[in-house]
Amino acid sequence: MPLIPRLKKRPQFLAAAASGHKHVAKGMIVQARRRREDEPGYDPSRGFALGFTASKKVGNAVARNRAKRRLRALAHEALRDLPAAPIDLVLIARKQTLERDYQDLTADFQHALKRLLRLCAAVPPGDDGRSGEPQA
RNA sequence: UCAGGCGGCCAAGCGGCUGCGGCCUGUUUCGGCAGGUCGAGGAAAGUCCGGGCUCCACGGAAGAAUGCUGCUGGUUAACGGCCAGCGGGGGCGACCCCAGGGAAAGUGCCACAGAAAGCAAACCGCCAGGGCUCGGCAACGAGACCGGUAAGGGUGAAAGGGUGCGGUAAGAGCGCACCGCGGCCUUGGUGACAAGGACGGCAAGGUAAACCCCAGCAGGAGCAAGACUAAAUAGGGAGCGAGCGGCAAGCGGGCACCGAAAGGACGCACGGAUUGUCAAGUGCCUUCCGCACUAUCGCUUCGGGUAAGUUGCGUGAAUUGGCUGGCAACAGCCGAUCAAGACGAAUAGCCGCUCCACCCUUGGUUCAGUGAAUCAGGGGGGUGACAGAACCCGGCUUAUCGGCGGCCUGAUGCA
RNA sequence: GCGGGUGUAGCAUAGUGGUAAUGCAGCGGCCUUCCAAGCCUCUGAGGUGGGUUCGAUUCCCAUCACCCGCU
Repeated sequence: MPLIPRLKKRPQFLAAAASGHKHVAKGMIVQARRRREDEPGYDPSRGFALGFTASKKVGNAVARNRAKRRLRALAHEALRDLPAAPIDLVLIARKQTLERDYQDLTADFQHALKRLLRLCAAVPPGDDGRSGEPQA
């Protein structure tokens, strides 16, 4: 199984938040952004890229790390069988990420993924996404 | 059995599927893949102290400031920690809590109340012994005016030792006994201090976590410290050389003024040399000595930032077993072991079983009995407390569902 | 990692080792035909726990929460 690369830099997260589509579910918030072909470092062979965020609102360090681990596990499971697409995904933890049943959490993500992939595909390549609808 | 005190230890377990980080080995089409092995804590937390390590600063002498600490003796790399002891306070007890000296160096403060709040004084009182006045022949009586007194009342957190006896006009350390206080001596102890003795006679209120005095300690910054490597370019750094201040006087020409002009001379700015004088500013905590730098130019030389990569970065005041010394903290010796090293940050995600805690419930037992405790069983339900290494170490503090075990104290019952 | 600051009534702020003050808001009253304005009255108030002191919001220690710098 190919490793799914990770978003690590603050500008990558900011780009996903500014020019991507957002879906709010009970257990998490998902942001998606289709990478442009003309941006520096564009590699057409790269598929999905994942980023995880847990702010202090989620809890202390133990709670934040656990939330990110749960999100990471279900994202790897869900994306394993999907065809690769040049899309950055950012998963933001909420307080419910810790309490919600794992099955429901997976369903949340599947639903968000289906919707965001459709939205990203609707935006033609080269468009920065900012001229589209303000928020999903 | 009940109630308590003080140390120590643990921090749910097992299995299945899917995964993560470091290292080693093999393999590779250099992207990886396979196998093995290791992989959070007692507080990893708060950052309240102390060190290691690294860089910077660091010349000599004297001084000041700031901060912290403060019974004694140990222990340690060091500490505000720890151990043992001293003193004071609390508890029936096991045991727990607190903290330096100086208030006869100085300054400040002590509200309200009270006559008086720090230096002695006297509001209500008490006193007819003394002086005085009155009555009386006198003895004597009356009066609190002069005085005496601090026992009693009252205020206060605190009013210049306490209790008792004697004493007295009334009283008072005025005298005595005991207690307390003070310095002195002796003894014991390394010492804090303790015990004893004779003496002194109430003189010296409290506050120093008020300023302060005394003693001790402290250079600054922090692994984003610091070091190395690769790429392209300009500010930049270093060294060497030249070179640099203010004021006054007088000089030169210019402007403006007076004058018809020659010229005059108050003033204004400029110029470069001269003379005289002061020698400057900044930095090194201050002062003195000392040192460095301070316009600009030339030459030589180095090569940074960019959260890039590597390193620092896991053999250490290490862990552990035994022995020895010591009451102990701790130290020494011998043996054994190597045990996380990440950087949007691994050490896990999900499921099942067991255990555990909680709630409901059935039955039994006990008791101080509409209840509680305990034992056995069933069901529900939480997925288990606090909490995640970020250079390392020694402490402190705080958070924490619970469990295991040890020593000790008090009460009660039985033998 | 290093450092600093603030917690006072519902809100915003003072102040001081000895009674905790002010404004707004709120309740009630006066005034007015009614409302507003004005006047009067009422606020269970110093984050928490210890210590020093006769006495602590103030001084000291610990702790909690929040805020702000520097790198």
